[in-house]
Amino acid sequence: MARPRATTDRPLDPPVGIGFLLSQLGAHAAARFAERLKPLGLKPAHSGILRAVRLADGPSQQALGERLGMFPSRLVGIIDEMEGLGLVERRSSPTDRRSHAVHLTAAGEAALEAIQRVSRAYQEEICAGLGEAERAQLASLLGRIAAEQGLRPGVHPALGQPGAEGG
Amino acid sequence: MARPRATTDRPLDPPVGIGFLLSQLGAHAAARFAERLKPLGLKPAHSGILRAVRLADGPSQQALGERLGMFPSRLVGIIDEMEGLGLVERRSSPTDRRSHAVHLTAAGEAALEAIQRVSRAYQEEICAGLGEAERAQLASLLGRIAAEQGLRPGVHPALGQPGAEGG
DNA sequence: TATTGTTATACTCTATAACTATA
DNA sequence: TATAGTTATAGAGTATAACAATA
Repeated sequence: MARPRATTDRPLDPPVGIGFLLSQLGAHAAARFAERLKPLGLKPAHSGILRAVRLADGPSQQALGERLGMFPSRLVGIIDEMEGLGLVERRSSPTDRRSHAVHLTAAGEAALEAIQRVSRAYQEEICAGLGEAERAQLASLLGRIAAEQGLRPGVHPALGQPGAEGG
Repeated sequence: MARPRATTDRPLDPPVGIGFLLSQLGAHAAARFAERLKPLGLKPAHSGILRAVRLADGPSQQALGERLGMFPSRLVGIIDEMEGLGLVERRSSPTDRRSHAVHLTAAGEAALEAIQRVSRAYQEEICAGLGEAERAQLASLLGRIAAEQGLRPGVHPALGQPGAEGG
C-alpha cells in the first residue's frame, strides 16, 4: 500500500506473549467447540449446565447459579430452553415449594454422552500437532496456571457470555 | 444438598481436557487484560487495532477490517472512539478521496507503549506459578497449536466480540 | 420480613442492509 | 456500475430491578 514512512518498523514487540496466546487459543477453542455442538442442537452453555446438574444432582436454580457464577435471571432462560429440549426438568421441592430442583432426564444424560464423544474429537482436533507426551506436559502446565489463578475445575468463567463454554 | 441418589458418581470424566482448559484460561486471561486496560481508558479492541495500524502504517479501514476479520461497519464505531480519544486520525487519500487511511497519533504511540507496560505486568500475573523454563515450554507448545490451527500471530479471532483481545 | 424463581426493562454490542460520495 | 465508508435498523444477549409466591 501507500505511505513512505512508518512510525516504527519493529514487527510485534513483545513477540506475542503467553497471555495473548491463551486468549487467542481460548477464543478459537470455544468457537470450535460451539461449532461441534451445533449439530446436536446444543449451545455451549447447555453443556456446562448439564455437567453441573449431574455433578450436584438436583440442585436448586439458586445453587446452580451460585456455583456457576450466573445471575438467577439468566438461568431461567437457559433452563427454559433446556426443559424445552427435554434435557432437564424442574421438580418443585416438597419441603419448600418456592424452590425448583433441576434434574437430568434420560435425554439429558444421553446428551451428556454425546457431548463427551464430540468433546474427544474436539480435543483431538485442537491438539493435532502435539504428541502424547507434549499433550500431558501442556495439560499439566495449563492446569497449574488454572489452579494458581483460582479457576475451579470445570467451571467456565464466562458462562455469562455467548460462546463461553469449551468442552 | 438433598436427594439420595445420583445419576452418576463419576466426578468429571473426562477429567477436563486441554480444549476446556484453553477456553477457560483464555476467557480468564482476556478478562484480566481488559481489567488492566480500563485504567488507561482503553478497551481490548483498541489494543488490537493500535497494533494493526502501527504494523500496516496507514491502512485503509477496509484493509484493516479484512486483516482483522471485522466488518467495515464495526470498524467505523471503534475508529470513531479512538479518534475521539486522540489515538488515531483519518487522512483521506489524495489519490482516492473515498478511502480513509488510519494513522497513529503521538498519543496513539504513547498508548501503545503504555499497553506494553501493562502487558508485561499482565503476563507476569498469568504466569506467576511457572518458572522461566516452563514459560518458554508453554509458549512453544501454545505457539505450535496456534500455527497448526491457522491462527495468525497477533490477530485475535474474536475481535468482533466484547472482551476479545488479550495482550 | 426474607427468599426463590420469574418477568420486565434498559443497555451493550453485533451483523445486515440501505445510503452517500466518489471512482 | 462498482467501491469506501457511513448510517440505520434489527437482532441477540446481558444485568438490573420490580414482582409474585412462599417461607
